[in-house]
Amino acid sequence: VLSISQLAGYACVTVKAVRHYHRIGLLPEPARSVSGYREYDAAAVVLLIRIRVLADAGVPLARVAQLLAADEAEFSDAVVQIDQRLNSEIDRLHALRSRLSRLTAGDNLALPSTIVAYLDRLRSLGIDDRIIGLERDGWIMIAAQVPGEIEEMLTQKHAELEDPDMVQLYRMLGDAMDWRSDDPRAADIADLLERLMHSAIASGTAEADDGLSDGFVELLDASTLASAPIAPAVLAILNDRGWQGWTRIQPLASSTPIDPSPPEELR
Amino acid sequence: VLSISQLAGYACVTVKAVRHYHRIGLLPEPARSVSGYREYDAAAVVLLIRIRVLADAGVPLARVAQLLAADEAEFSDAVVQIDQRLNSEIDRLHALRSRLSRLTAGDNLALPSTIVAYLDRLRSLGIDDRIIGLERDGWIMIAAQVPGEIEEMLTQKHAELEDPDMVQLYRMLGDAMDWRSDDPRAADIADLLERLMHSAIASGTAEADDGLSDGFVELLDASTLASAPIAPAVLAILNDRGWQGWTRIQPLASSTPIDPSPPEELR
DNA sequence: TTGCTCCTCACGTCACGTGAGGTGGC
DNA sequence: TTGCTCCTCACGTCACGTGAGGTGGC
Repeated sequence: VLSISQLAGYACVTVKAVRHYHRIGLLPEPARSVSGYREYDAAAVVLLIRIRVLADAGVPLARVAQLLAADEAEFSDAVVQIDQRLNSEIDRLHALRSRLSRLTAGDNLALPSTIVAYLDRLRSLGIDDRIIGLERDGWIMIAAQVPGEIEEMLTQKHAELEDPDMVQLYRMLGDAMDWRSDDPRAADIADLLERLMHSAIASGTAEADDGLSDGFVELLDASTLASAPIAPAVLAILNDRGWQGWTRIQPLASSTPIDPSPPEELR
Repeated sequence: VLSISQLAGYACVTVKAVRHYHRIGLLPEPARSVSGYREYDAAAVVLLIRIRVLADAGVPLARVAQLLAADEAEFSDAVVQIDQRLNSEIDRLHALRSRLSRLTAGDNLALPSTIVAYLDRLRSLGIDDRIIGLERDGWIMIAAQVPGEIEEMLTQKHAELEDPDMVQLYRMLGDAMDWRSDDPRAADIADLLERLMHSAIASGTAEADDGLSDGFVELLDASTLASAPIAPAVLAILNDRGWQGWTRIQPLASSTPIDPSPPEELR
């Protein structure tokens, strides 16, 4: 009494979907007219609507088939589970939205606005764009790795920028992008870094744990090292003077080791 | 410097996904080690994270590729669209949850609790379970067809049940499920239906528009007709007396036609 | 007769996952 | 030497969609 398109219309699905359900045995094949057309009745509409309610809720069709054959207890257990999944899916989408809403334009994709603000502050201080690009990439990786600790880290970075030495470091690093690997001014950068490390240790800010794994810190180091010809030279000088690392500079094999997490001088 | 599993780990994706991105050209193939292993750098991590942010937001990978190559204006337009889609997806899931929360057990799948309450009232009146099953199937179809009008229709149905004639009709229909098609008591049912129609017309409740298409009403009629052997006989008697239809009974070719929507006597 | 619906294959799509069969690295 | 990682195909999965090529219904 109903054609396939009428059936599909009453249940708000496509004709192709109905035929698909026949193929996989989810919806029984109805009788055929003399010309081979499928002829449905109201019961098929009801069954198809039931199928869609479950499928719309994200239940795989194989599970839908099980549930349609299940008893009431099993069914209501399943509905509770489905509801929980829907709920966590909603949470996920909300998190995604807030992530998106904090995004600005192309360059800053995947960055919370607080990081964008920090980068803007660097820009307003006249720091070289290439240095800012390095910072950005570092923060993108950190944000993916330990999203919960970003704000705390940023607060410290902002505080560090109050020290004129730190601003000076950033400026010098910008210039250093164009230096050859044997430029003698590498020592000046090393001097600046050493002064900053001493004051960080003195103020106790060098002791905060950043929660980054050693491997990840190595990655950040490698990224920085590859960014400028002078970088390996600076690192070598610091090594000679008893420091190691780069993202996370610390005294080399010190007899009184500090917690391995001074402020990230560079990224 | 990074293996494929390290890269995948830093960006929180599977190794298979990374290889898939290489295959479709979304992520450029990196250099290989002597033994053929892929070797990634920090830039690959950043790019992969960017890809995942977009893909997690439901952007198709082909679109991700476009967006990564797009300028800022095009990109931010796209982010707005993505956000809108996320929002409507959240709305959809919320609607699904409230639909699910109103579901009870297996039999009542796809039915709001108000309909379940109506069916429970019929049950408490001692109506035959088969009649209640017919009612349920009818409401499932109506709920899928005109979900917005369900509550209004139910209010009227509840009011109709205050008429002892209506309760009597339901009881008699329950008995009639077992009657043979030539049972003379078909005329009693027709009498009852006629009385109810006259009083509905007198009270003006027969004039409410139910918003159902003619084809859909025919489907409901056919469903009822097929449910019991006696049903066609009752319909024939009513036809003789100048009424037509079943779900929506109305005077046949009346010179003063009323709005085609008396209360649904049966479903 | 025309256009619309219906039919059945077979293959495509999307974003990977699975598994076979093999090699390299510590 | 053992187990782990990596490699490349090729095929599978999920829920349909697309399109060819053909027939029936009004």
